[in-house]
Amino acid sequence: MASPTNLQEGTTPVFDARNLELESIDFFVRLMSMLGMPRSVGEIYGVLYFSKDSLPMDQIASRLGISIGSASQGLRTLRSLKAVRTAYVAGDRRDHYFAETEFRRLFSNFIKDEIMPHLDSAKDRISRMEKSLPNHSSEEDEFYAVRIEKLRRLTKAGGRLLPALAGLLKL
Amino acid sequence: MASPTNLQEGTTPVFDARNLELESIDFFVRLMSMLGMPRSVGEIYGVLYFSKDSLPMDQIASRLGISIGSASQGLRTLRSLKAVRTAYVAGDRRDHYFAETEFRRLFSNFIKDEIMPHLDSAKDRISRMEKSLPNHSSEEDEFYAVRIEKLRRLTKAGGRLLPALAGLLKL
DNA sequence: TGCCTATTTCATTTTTTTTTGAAACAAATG
DNA sequence: CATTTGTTTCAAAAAAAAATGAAATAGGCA
Repeated sequence: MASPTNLQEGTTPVFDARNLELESIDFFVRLMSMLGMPRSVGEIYGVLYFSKDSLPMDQIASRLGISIGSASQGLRTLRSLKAVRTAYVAGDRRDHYFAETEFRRLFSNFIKDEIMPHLDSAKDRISRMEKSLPNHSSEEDEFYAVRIEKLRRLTKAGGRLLPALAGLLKL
Repeated sequence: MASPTNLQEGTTPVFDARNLELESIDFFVRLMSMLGMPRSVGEIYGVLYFSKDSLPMDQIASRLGISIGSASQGLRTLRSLKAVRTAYVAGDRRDHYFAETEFRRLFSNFIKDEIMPHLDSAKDRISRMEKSLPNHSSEEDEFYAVRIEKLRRLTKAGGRLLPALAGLLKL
């Protein structure tokens, strides 16, 4: 077992790896939280991002001081976003996780999984709004028709722009 | 006092204005919630978005069935994002609110106020990460240096892309 | 097959966020 | 300048979200 401050087992760090890890956790906790992800998800990704070796779930949990239940759920989330992947380690039947660090792909997945479904249901909602309007719009109702059209344009623009966004990410 | 289903006082809607309002509230509650805003903020904006007349706080609150405390806080948030503005109404000393519907401007404000500050502090965090590395990076430490550099590129790209995003919004 | 280890699930607990409601404050009015 | 009306503030309550931990499950290995 590594001592609390030696994070990379089998290496002899000459730099402050623990501090690096803490900053990483801090960084990703905030980033993930901006994206609406729970703290634990950011913590897990933060640990893996600066880990040379892939880590099994129980090590991630104990390093972060979170329960294996949290770790399991967090890893599930990260897996579904393709933000972590698993590696086989000979002679160990635990899954070993490592971070996917291609942010372009990560954001692309995030947008597809977490944003686009909402945009789709927004379209339905806008259609329903139009059903509330009379068929032949009087001048009086023009106001409402215009506002509905604005929403339609907004969702349309979002549907185009967001997927394109990841492509623009020239990292 | 208008009946519960007649929302626009002084008009005789021939269409289902209440349904339109409910869909609007639904729409903006979800949108705002994606942006990390509380339910009440979305509700308030949702009511104002399809209101021809500007509305005083107490009417917004009673229409939504929320407390005036919530309404006050929600309006404060919306004001700070420039998502609502106030109009003077002759002979009424209450503030009357109406929705700013230029989404381009709204997102631009949102990015500036809610996202960019985080990006700025992320830069500091990355600088601190570099301080954890030895000055002359051995081959061993290359891994960490590369990962830090990736983060730097990510924040740089974010800092460019996000503000540009609102500009791309051709609604 | 039966055991053992790793992982998932989920009811409960904890923490965090949001809302409420009443008091404080502000500001116009008579 | 006292009263009335509108708004903000903030401690407490309620609601929502996340984490825990233990039981259930899975799945490899002897």
